[in-house]
Amino acid sequence: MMAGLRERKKEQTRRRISEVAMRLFDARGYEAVTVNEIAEAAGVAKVTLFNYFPTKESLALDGVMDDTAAVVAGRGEGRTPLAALREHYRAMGARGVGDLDVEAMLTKVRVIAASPALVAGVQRTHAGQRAALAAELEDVHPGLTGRLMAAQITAAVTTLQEAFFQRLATGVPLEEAGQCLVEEVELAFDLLEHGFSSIKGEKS
Amino acid sequence: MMAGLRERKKEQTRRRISEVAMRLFDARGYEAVTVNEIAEAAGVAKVTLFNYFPTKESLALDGVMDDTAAVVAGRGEGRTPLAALREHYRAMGARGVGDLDVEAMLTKVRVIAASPALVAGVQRTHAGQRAALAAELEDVHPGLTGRLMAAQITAAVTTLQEAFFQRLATGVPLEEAGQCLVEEVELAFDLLEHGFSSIKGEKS
DNA sequence: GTTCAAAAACGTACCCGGTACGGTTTATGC
DNA sequence: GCATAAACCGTACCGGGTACGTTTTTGAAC
Repeated sequence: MMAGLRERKKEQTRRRISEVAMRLFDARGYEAVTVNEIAEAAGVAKVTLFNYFPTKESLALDGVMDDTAAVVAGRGEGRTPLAALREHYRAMGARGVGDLDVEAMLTKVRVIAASPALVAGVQRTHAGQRAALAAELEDVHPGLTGRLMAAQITAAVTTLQEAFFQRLATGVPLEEAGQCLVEEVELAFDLLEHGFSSIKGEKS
Repeated sequence: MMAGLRERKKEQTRRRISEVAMRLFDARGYEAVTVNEIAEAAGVAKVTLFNYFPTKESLALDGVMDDTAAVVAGRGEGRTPLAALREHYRAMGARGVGDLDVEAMLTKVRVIAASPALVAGVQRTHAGQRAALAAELEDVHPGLTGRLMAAQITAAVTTLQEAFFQRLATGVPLEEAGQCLVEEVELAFDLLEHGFSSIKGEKS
């Protein structure tokens, strides 16, 4: 396909729309910005904008998602799904976000955290992953058990991410937030593994 | 206040709108029905409809919600939150739906199950309850632990309800579905209480 | 260079959910 | 009866999203 110029221009347009949108969202809040404005500010027609991003929401949520099902599917031979996930998030907390544009990610988190509609949106995203994870887990634990496990795991991961984002959105430096995350991952997965009865200070 | 005629008419109008809406939803599917149609068929203006129901979604989801936070808040003195909830759902499964209009409830379930948007809506409702439950649980388990527990409990309850609704929507008789629910409640709460490591057939 | 087909972008008009506004009916308390 | 407040109404509007037919751009072949 020759690394076409066409593809590059497309990518570039997409980025321009996304950046303009994030800038406006960050400045005035998600709901106060209309897609018409974004399109105009990006020098593009509304139809074109919707060619790149299916919904207004996707402009803000683009690139925000995990892949729990993939982690489980790609786990090593002897590993339980839970152990694989624990290792995954443990590593994520330790090594930080990695190679992404940190500044852009922080704006994204800020924008999302500032809009109830968007946090609802990311929760909906997690719900989709729950289904994928359930399908994966039902291979190992058929019936309702797999679905329950998927739901609980997703709930825990969602909570972890939420706490992490809240910290970032309120100005906690990335380094420190990552450190908190590391501890919280252990807490969350211990809770999943051993249940509420393992909590100290409570009788059964 | 005197049991006014005004109040009665209001109630009546509200019911009429709701019933007309459910009838149309059931016949043609949620998304294929416009609020204009509903308003017209109910002999009411669109504005009036939105006076009674804040959104189109609320027409279909009205009356579909649990009260986990209330159950926890009103639990007996020595009880743990989890025990109170287990008891609550155990009882719900055993005694059936109770005094509600079963036919209407079945239609509602059918309509909801047939529309992804509505399923997402009820999940969003559960997310709201998760927050309330988290606030309740943080009194007992401060910090992230309470939030994690709330998230896991809500996830489990959501899954139970989903399975129950799916059964009803696919024609399983109420009696039998209730029986399944009873067993599944125990499974779900055991899992919450003792964790994934308690599952037979898996090494820790 | 010219030509041509595909595809990207366009403008416009439209649908639908939801709101604002201002005016009209109707129950209720005096 | 009569005033008042509440319920209701019609219409016009907004914002997200789609349909449609047209124009521009692009990659490639000649």
